[in-house]
Amino acid sequence: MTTDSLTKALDAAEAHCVERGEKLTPVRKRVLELVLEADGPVKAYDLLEALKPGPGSAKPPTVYRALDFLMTAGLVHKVEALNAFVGCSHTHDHDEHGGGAELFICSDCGAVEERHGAPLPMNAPAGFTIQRSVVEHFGQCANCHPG
Amino acid sequence: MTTDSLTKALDAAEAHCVERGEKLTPVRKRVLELVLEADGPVKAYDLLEALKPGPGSAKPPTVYRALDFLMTAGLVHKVEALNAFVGCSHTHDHDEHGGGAELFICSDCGAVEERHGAPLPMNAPAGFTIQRSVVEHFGQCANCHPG
DNA sequence: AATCCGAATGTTATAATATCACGCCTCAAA
DNA sequence: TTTGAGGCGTGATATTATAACATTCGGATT
Repeated sequence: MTTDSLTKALDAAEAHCVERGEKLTPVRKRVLELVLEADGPVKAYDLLEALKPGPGSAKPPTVYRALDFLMTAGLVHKVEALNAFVGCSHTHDHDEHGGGAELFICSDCGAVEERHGAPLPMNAPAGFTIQRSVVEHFGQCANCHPG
Repeated sequence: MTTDSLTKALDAAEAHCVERGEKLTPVRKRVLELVLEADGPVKAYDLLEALKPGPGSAKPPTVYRALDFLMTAGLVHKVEALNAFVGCSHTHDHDEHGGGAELFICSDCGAVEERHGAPLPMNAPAGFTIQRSVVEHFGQCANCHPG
């Protein structure tokens, strides 16, 4: 992500929070920035390291709270299979297409693509009501193919 | 799961391992039994507790090794979003339909339904080759509906 | 201005999940 | 019988995450 588009994304995120009556505080903004800057999924404790060039502050709850906030706001997704986090690339201009994102994660370069509008559960058991879905695909992106 | 069908499942699992040139050792069999007995997804450290009524033996590596073996053999799945494990209900009579299972997990009663034959990624980015998919749906099963 | 309130954050500690590294044992193949 | 691989025991430690409580800060109310 370029510096320019990063700035734009942060501004958009801030606007998105304000719209929701919430605040993108400095800690939250910094965590989001770090997540967006990263090449791929980021670990919570790597964020923690990045947050404390100075001695004091930045303990685990700091980063987990920020991540919880950002996830609730839809700005960040957790990759459950990796215990790691990715920035949400999807614009929140006119939200609500329901379910969670479908993630495609390149095991070689770490690139993450996000898709929405789950065409998924043709397959659900009779009477099952889905509240939340986790869909994560791992493999090689177009740039990383051996062929 | 009834005692009878549990026994059958364990026998089938044993046969499945032998077919693959591997051994369902006592520890592995006991872990599988505990996973199958459980009502829903089981945590590794709960298995660990269950494994040590006696004082000595049963440290984390014991259970994680057994789980790794059982997962590789396709007898157990990990629920990534819960850091928990479920028995694979699917028969291995004539295997190989490729990708991982699609799990439907009732948040109320813990029941897990497993589906196969991924109808999934209508949606993949161009050129993306999927190696492994994690698909986990959470919600209410037919028995647990409020309505 | 003084006070209060609630949200956000700081801080300490600990819980929960998972792996590493090493050594021993057993069993079967050579 | 030697030997080698797989499985397991054991102790230590790494990684991921939360609980519980204190403090600060900014806005609303008086």
